[in-house]
Parts: sequence; structure tokens; C-alpha cells
Amino acid sequence: MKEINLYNTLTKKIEPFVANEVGKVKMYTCGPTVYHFAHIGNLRSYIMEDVLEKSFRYAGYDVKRVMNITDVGHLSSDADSGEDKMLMGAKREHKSVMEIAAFYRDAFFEDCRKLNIKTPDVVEPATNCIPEFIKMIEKLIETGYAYTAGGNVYFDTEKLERYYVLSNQNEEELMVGARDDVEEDINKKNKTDFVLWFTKSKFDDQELKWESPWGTGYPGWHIECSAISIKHLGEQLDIHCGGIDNVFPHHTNEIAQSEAYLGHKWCNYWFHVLHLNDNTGKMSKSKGDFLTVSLLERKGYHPLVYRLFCLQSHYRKPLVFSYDVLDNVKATYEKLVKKIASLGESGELENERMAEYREAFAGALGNDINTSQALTVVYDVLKADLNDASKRALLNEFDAVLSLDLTKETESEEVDVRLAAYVEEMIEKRKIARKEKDFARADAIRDELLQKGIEIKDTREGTTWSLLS
RNA sequence: GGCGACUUAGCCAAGUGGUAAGGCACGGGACUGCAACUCCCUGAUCACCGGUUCAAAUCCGAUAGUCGCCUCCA
Repeated sequence: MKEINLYNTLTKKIEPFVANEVGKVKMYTCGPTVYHFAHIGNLRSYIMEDVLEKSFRYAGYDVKRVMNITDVGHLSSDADSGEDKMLMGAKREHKSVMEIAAFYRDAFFEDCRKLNIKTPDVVEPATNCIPEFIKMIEKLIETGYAYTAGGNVYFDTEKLERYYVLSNQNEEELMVGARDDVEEDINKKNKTDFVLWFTKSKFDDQELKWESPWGTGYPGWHIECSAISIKHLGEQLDIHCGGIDNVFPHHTNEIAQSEAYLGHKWCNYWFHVLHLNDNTGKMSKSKGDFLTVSLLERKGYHPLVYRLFCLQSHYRKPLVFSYDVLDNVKATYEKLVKKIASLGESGELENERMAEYREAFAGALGNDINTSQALTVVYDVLKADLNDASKRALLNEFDAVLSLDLTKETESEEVDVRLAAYVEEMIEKRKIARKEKDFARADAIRDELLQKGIEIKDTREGTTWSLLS
């Protein structure tokens, strides 16, 4: 097992990762609220969490990873006035909530597939776990950590010795109206209390409702993650991941309710990915326009170019998106893949000398998932005094974590036979023209092909052609 | 108002006390009818000020700028 050092939001320090159970990592990820497409900022988190998971596996750990799908209860505000995001999505598209959930869940995993993000071992929709939520809330009421008011069930943050474990907030200084569209919920005893179960939502058209001891209603957002994590990973969690914005209140509330419920410490490490910004600030779905993977594809960027864009930076740094930088990364990616493709297969594996690079790569990952440094090791390998077979083998191992399809055989696309024949004929004509030094004609042929989306290149071995994507 | 993060060449970025990795772009060169590809060469004293130290991009303090969170958000 190789050592992994991680920044822990809980302690605000980089510390060596020590699992509860030797060699095993129990990992939980806050999944998407499936009311709309994911934008590339959302996906930055999932890419970096994917790298984290794969880094653990590379280091020799056995990982069990769980992710929820929020398909109910995520309101636009935690106050009772908040509107359910799922319902907003359904109204917007004149569909049922279940249709919306299914559609955007599929879209999310399709984006993940394109970005080589591994699907977690367990993916659990919140609506599958209503009995677990109810069980947990019942115990919290029994033990005095929760109360009912105005028909809803609230968590009583005053009962905790320490509520702000992740962030150094001061209750007196909290501004409830920091966002001006948020109304204060008058049922709460403390302004940091949060809803565990809703029955009195003023939105009577809420489609999804369940029976509960407190009346027909639906669960709050925070309870989902706690209950789903405990359901699949038990009472001890090694690491919990999410976007930085979840530190407060979502993760703070998760800790509050989970530890109140369990009666002991719950999760040792908290991993948070910083945001992707654009030049106007944070990317946000509620701003209107947002960037999606398919939009990048339509603009001619392979999704893995975006993955590389993320890996080039560090997960704990704010990253600013721009097409200029993406163009840069696109060139980097294409050069890198081409260079690797030109490696031969010859030679016996030089395991002794490969060890140095394996260590450097593992060291970069173990250094708080320093992906930028890990990429440098890729370049070091390419320049190393190793035979091609050894280089290939190393890059193949590294790609288990980087997942950039570095060594993937570029499968020759099925090309229409007649098109191929036509292109070959044109190339032959151009060859003759070039021989006769009729370069105007040669260039005309090249332009004609280019207009049809075919690019030709003259190499020492002759002229090659490819379809432009 | 409170809490927190960041600031290294045109851009991305490594660096966790011993005198600045890597990548992309630009420029120069080789190759080429030209172009593309490929190969070679080329650049910074680390936001600013002060301090600690034999030694600081790296530690401490102050200043400035950028950004995030403070119940929509990954």
C-alpha cells in the first residue's frame, strides 16, 4: 500500500490517509440533483473524485464507493418557502418528476462515460430510501435532536456541542439574508436548524409524497446523504467528497445528524473540490447559460480534452475556464496522444528501471492528488532511457488513474469504401501534379478534399489522409 | 459584517528553507514545392513591502489584487 496524503477539510491540514479498516476505503460522493444537465463545472468535481478513487486503487486499496442521486427534496432554499428543484424541472419541461429524474440521470452518466469517469460501485436514488430516512428521523426525535414545528421536522442544532466542525463560522455573524431571495423560516428554533421532513410545504402540487409518522410529505435534502451512506457503507466512513460549496450547510448538517444518530464520530476525511469559474465568476446553472460536455463536443473539443484541462490543475485551486486555455490543452492532448501512438512495441520490460517512474507517479498522487505533477511524470517517461515496450507499459498503468485514453488503440473508423476509393484517386492525381511541379493544381486538389472534410498530409512514407472530426 | 482560499514566464503549472520541473503558445533553425506533422534551440528571481535565517518562491507580519462560502449550486 502506497502512502496517500490528503488535505482534510475537517482539520485544514494535509495528513496521511489512514483507513478505518486496513486496505479498504469507504468513500461517499454527493451525487447530482437530476433536474437539469450537468455543466462542466459540476463535472470538474466528479472528474477529480474519480481520480481520487483511482488513486486509492492505484495505491493498492480496495475501494467501495457510493453515490446518491438526488431526485427529491433538494429545495432552492432550506427554508420552508423553498421550491423543489425537481418540481421546477418538471414544470419547465411539462413532464413528470420521475421522467425528469430518469432523463437527467441518464444524461449525467452519459457525460461521465465520455469523460472516463467510473460509475461508483453503488448508485442510490434518494427515492429508494424513504424507509431509511424515516427510521433515522424517528431516532433523532427520540433522542431529542429533532423536533416538530409547523408540521415539519427540524434538526435542533443547539443540542450539539459543536455544530460548525467544517468551517469556522460564528453563529452571531451568520447572515441569513446573505442571498436576498431567501426568506427566514419562522418555525425554526435556531437559525441554523434545518428540515429533516417536510409536510407543510406550501407547494401542494409536490408530486412525490410518502406517508410518515409526521404526516404525508417528503424528506429534506441533507438527510439523504447521511442515510444512504450509512445504509451502504455502515457507521464508519473513511472519506466523503463533494464540491466546496457543500461544506456549509450541506456537509455540516450531514455531520450533525449522522453523529447525533450514530452517537460517535462518523467520517474521518472530507475532500472538497474547488469551483470552476469563468471570467465572470462561478459557473452556475441558475445563471442561465451554462457549458455542457455536449456543447464542447459540438465546438470540436474531445471530452477528454476537458478532463486533461482539469488534471493539469489541482483540485484545490480555483480554475478559470476559457476557450483560449482549452485550445491550449487541446493542442497538448493531441500532441501527447500522437507521441504515445508513435511508440513501438519492441523490447523486454525493464522492470528495474521502470520502478523509478512508478514511484514518481505514485508519489505525485500521494502528494494530495497532485495531478499536474503526475502528468509531468508522463512526459518524463516519454523522454526516459527506456525501451518502447516499457514506456508503453508504464503509460498504460498511469492511464488507469488519469483515464485519458493515452494508450488506447485508435480504432480505424469504418470508412465508406467508395469515399476511400475517391480520396485515393485524388491523392494519386495530386501526386502526378506534384511530380510535374504543377503545384497550383496540387494545392487545388488538397483544397477540394479539405472542403469535403478530408485532410491530407505529406509524410516521408507518402501521403496520408484523415477525416476531420 | 464574519469565515476561507489564491497570487510563480504570454497561458496552464511543479516547487513544503539551499540559489526556479514540465506542458502549450510565440520566436529561431532542420525537413518540406508550400502547408501540416516531426525534431532541435530559445524565456521568469517567484504580487508588493518588511522581518527571521549562513541561506526564502518556500517561515513570520503587513499591504494590494482576485475569488469563494455565510441556507440554489459541484
